[in-house]
Amino acid sequence: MVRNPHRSPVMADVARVAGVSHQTVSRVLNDHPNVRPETRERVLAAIEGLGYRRNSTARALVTRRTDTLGVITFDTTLYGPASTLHGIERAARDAGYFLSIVSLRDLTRADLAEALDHLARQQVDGIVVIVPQSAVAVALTEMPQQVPVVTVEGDADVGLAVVNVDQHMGGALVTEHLLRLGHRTVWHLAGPEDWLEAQARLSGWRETLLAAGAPVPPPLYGDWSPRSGYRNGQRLAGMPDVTAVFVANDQMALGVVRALHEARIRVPEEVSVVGFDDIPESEFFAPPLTTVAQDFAEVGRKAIALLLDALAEEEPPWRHAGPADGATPAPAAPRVVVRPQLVVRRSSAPPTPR
Amino acid sequence: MVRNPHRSPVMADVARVAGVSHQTVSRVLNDHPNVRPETRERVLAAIEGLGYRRNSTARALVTRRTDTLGVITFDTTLYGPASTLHGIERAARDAGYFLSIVSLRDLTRADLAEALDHLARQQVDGIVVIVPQSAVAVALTEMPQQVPVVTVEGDADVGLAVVNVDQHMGGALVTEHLLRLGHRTVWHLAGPEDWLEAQARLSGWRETLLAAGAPVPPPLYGDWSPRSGYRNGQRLAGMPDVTAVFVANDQMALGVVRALHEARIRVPEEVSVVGFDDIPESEFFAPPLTTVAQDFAEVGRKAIALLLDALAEEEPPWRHAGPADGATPAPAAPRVVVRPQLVVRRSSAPPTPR
DNA sequence: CGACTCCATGTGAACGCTAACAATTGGGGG
DNA sequence: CCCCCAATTGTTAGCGTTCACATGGAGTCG
Repeated sequence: MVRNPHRSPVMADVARVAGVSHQTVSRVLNDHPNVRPETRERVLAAIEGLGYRRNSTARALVTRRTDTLGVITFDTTLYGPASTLHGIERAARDAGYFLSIVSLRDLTRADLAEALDHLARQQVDGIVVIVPQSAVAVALTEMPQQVPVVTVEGDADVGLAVVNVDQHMGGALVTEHLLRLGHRTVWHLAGPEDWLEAQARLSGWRETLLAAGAPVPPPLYGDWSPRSGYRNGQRLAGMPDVTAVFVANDQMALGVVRALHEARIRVPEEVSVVGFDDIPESEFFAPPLTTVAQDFAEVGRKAIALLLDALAEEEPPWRHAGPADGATPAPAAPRVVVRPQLVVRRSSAPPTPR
Repeated sequence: MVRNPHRSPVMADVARVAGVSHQTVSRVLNDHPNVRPETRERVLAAIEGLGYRRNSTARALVTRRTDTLGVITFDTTLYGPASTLHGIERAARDAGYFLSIVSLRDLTRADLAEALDHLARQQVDGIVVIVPQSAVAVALTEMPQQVPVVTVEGDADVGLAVVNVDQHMGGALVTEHLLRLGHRTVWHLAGPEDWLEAQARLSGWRETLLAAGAPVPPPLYGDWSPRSGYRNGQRLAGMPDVTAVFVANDQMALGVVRALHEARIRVPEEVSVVGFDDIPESEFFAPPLTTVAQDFAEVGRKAIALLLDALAEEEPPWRHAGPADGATPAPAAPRVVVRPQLVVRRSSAPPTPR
């Protein structure tokens, strides 16, 4: 029987050319120790000559490992998620894994279930979920997992492995910075209420104010977009006692600064504005924005590292339903925290009476 | 023989429960017409009951289709590539495809080859390459493809299917806009010389100047970053005859505006600045940036549509080495062009003597 | 009423790989 | 000199699916 010449070569073809059995070819490919160097050479030459590439589909069928990790994200257009994704991609490939990506249309339970199903059908070895919304994080725990799952910017309290930037600390850093400059209090334009990062930044802000005995103004809420920053900035411009604003991300901060500028309120002389994320642009805003830098690449690396750890464990109780058997106490789901860093630029300064 | 109860169910399990053969289960799953409705019901019930999910690995092995598309990108942190990727992801999933992503570390031939190899091993059905660098585009044509390839923002002249935003037109739109405002000529801060988009925007600019009989100043070059815009902005600030600058992307434009501002040169009164990309921030820059909007989502959709077209063709001569047999003339590689749109904001205005 | 078709279903063989075991060789120790 | 063991290689049997073909029963038609 003659193989279709247009079909790419398979192991048997290599074996024939090298004059060995297909199993020996497999051994060479898998770096088995017991292969004579001379035989190995011959096989490698045949592989080279034929341009053979192992069919990872067939391999996955028998090994039950696809060497593929799934990633579930939300809006990959936002700077944070995009950067994290980038870090994950790098780390995964360095570890020899393929990456399969699903981005959620809506942050709904149904969409999440569909995404998990999509990845399960594809037999991924593990999943990274970048879904910083609390409802979704909870929903995730209710779906039975066949494979290890690591969440990024997820809820640390739902029992899943998680890698987080310490958003609470970030909010505290900003607030302390502004209080130390002499502001009586700090206003806050937060992100959407159901975003975990927004909640944590807000609580860092609130607790710092409380600890300092400063009044806690009612927070404003935006949707991360520059436009929502602009609208809220217009509101802030109308409040004469505002001297310092902590904005939950740089894009909204840009909008706030713009609105203040249009209202002829000078930044930072009359109102200090601090952002969050340290997007590449923020250094060149007018004025350059004081903000909080997060090491997204590090977050991506840590997430993959956690996933690989879980994959390396032989017994697969990645998720413990409860106390279960007393023999092996369920190890707590690992948490990794990456510390953010305050970057002081020119948009924050001591208060001046307005 | 008893199956490991922890193993997920397979077709045979469904078959046993439903009292049919595995082949009938397969028929139900693949919507074959000749299955009695009653049988279908029984099979579906068994699937539901067992929580069965088809193993797409095994399926791929026999069908030789993985329902997976590969995407090769470069820096997914940049707004354009990130947005395009987003559009591609959506379109691919709507069409029922999985997406496997590889991002190049360096824009080198070796890295590209590795990425292609990575995807080939994974048996992807087709590949989208978002690699807007000319050297890489050429290298791509020299690598034999087993599967259809569509390039995004690639070189239209190398014989691969390509989806492009008409960057040349974008450059022309900006230049015409500025000339029409009364500027004697327009300076240009271009992107890196080896980027195709940078080349096309530059040529649109140059040709428009030539057509208008305006002098063509020597272009400056940046690396897309706000910082490089800033540095080049400092140079431009020192040139008294500059009244209008076309900057090849919004991030650099931000840097230019910043540098001009620091040099106490007012935008747009003394110098008009126009960017490219229409990132969400640009509307809120100081002043709001005149720029060119590109429909990245549309680009992503078109790229997937092209790939699906190629996949649908039965005969697979996706790439014709030459004229070959006279019988079926090689169809020209399809080109799809998406038109950009000028967005006029406040950073461009008629010239005023400086 | 026999031959023929159509429908519904089952059976066996791939797909390309790895795991498990079998077979063959050569060398060292008793 | 023979036996045993290690090293090297081959053989066979899956992995879970789809494809090609076989089977059997119910109509249909001349």
